[in-house]
Amino acid sequence: MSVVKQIKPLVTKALKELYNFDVDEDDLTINITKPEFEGDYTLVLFSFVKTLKKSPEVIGKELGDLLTAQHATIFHSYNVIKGFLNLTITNDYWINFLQTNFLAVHFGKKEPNGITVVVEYSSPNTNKPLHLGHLRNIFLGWSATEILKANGYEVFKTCVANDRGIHICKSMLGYQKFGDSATPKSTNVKGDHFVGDYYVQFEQVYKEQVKDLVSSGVNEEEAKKEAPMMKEAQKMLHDWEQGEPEVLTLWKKMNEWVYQGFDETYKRIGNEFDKVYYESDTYIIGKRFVEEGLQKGVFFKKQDGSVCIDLTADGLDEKLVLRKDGTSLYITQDLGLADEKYKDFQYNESFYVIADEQNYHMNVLKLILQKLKKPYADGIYHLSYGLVELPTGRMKTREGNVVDADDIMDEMVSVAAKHTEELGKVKDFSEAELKELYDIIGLGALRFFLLRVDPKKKMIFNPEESIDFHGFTGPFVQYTHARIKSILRKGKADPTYKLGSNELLPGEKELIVLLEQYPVMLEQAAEEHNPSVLAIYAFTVAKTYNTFYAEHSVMNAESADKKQLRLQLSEMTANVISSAMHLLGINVPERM
RNA sequence: GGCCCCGUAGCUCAAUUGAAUAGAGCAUCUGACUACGGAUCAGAAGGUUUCAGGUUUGAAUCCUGACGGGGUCACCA
Repeated sequence: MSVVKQIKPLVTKALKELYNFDVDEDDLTINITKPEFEGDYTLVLFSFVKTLKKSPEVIGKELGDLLTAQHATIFHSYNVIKGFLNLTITNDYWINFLQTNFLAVHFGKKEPNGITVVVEYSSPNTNKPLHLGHLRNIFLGWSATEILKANGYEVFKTCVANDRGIHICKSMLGYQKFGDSATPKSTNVKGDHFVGDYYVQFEQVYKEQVKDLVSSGVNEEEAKKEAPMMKEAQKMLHDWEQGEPEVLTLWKKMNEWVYQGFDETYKRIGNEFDKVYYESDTYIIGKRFVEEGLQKGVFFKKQDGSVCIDLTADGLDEKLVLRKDGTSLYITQDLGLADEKYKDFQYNESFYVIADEQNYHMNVLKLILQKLKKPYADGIYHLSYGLVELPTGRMKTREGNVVDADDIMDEMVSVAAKHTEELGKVKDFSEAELKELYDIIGLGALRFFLLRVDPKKKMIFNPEESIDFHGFTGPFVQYTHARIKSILRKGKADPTYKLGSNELLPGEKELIVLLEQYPVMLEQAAEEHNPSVLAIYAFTVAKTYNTFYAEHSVMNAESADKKQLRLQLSEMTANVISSAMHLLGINVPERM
């Protein structure tokens, strides 16, 4: 149990004893003591002043006296400055903590809690390759899953392939017209890129057609509808829905190419799903909901036959849930899919990793399910994340300023290779070992870059900054790990050695205090659904270790006791860094 | 226009259940390898937290208003 969690009941007990004052533990504010003051943890006293009618200085002194007297094994000393009670924890406590945990590989992780969560992420369209935005989504979904697992949840990863619709028909039509029966194999192009190229060709020709129509006097809106390419695409969509064999064959063939491409990318970043849903299957299943909603009086039918729900009382709008021709919409499918997933996994919570432009949609989805009194409705959580933008602004496929996922990965890996070669520290590595190392560093850098920012916030991807492997980056943390491992190859901590009541030096203590917080960080990351908590933490640990490393020698320590202490510290730092990084999906090398 | 989100160092980001002098990294400048890995470390400089009010012992954080930016309001997904 963390120190803070141990301290809180002691404080509430002391307040009761001293003043017969009842406080909820959650109402106590206990922070890390600022470095400019003496102490480890600080209790903020201001909130007691009013009810106790005593000055914070007096409360602090009385509380400090009692705590140090009653719990001398935990509290070494205290001081009061203004309204802050600064508590110093005993060295014995810290040393004991280190000694019992430094080899614990599962440090901070929790036992199963019986809660089942489904996380849906990635969910790409099958008409073009993945881009940087997908990577943020995938890394987030993957990491959120791992963090939940580490906190005791049972988690299933799912994905919806958006494999049907007008956008798919566009690339199909592009291929039909310009494909000349080429294949990814015959052209040696990765399947998803191959298909994406025809989507681009479609858009180009279509754009020309619209331009011609506009210049011949048609208004733009009309032109966009009437352009021959669009007409054809819509006909194809219709044919697809009618089950036209020729269209279906082409559709299957092209989707298969895309999936092969996606699989290659997923494999490279170590991603896999427990279950993939296909929109071509799910787009029908929402209709049952419409029936149910009508019966319950939650939905209403309009004169033209379309079905709506009135959400104005909840501050939202009127929302259409079924077209007048009886076909499903996006929201209809999502209703059905929620149910389907519930059947498959009996989840307590269902996460949707979807960009924040769909906040409204997700609000509507949850609200409708709540109105239908679905048992799983309250467990729906939109893990909303901000878009990745470039320094030049938002990425737009049509304007061609999209950072392709495969390209950026290649670039990061090649930068990693270049740096590694320049430094020449792993000259004895085999070809295969080098390849693996470059992937670990390059992809680790990319992952760290995308995960270090609070998911809720939009982020700017600066290509120049992303290939800098110094400072607040994945390689910095990896490097620290490799350096520790280098020491540990020279000497190991002896688990049977009993550390004495060491005077802890500031650099040593700072590190122990930080390591002790890992379980709290892990909890916070899960509660906030925020992997950046761990990225920032891992960086802080690495930085603190590097400072410690520069100040103190491990192998040539002043005494045998110090050497053991520092070996244990090193061992634990490596474990915690490795653990935190793995939860981000980042591997840490032994050497680099 | 309605609703939602955002505005912190030159740049990218922390700190938002209110707490001490708002922290990092990059970039800039100055230092450190005859101690275990220099993808490192130490230091300097850099701020009216967009602005104006308000609540509070205490505000980047909460409230009101203004300004600036983004998203959304499809019988698209």
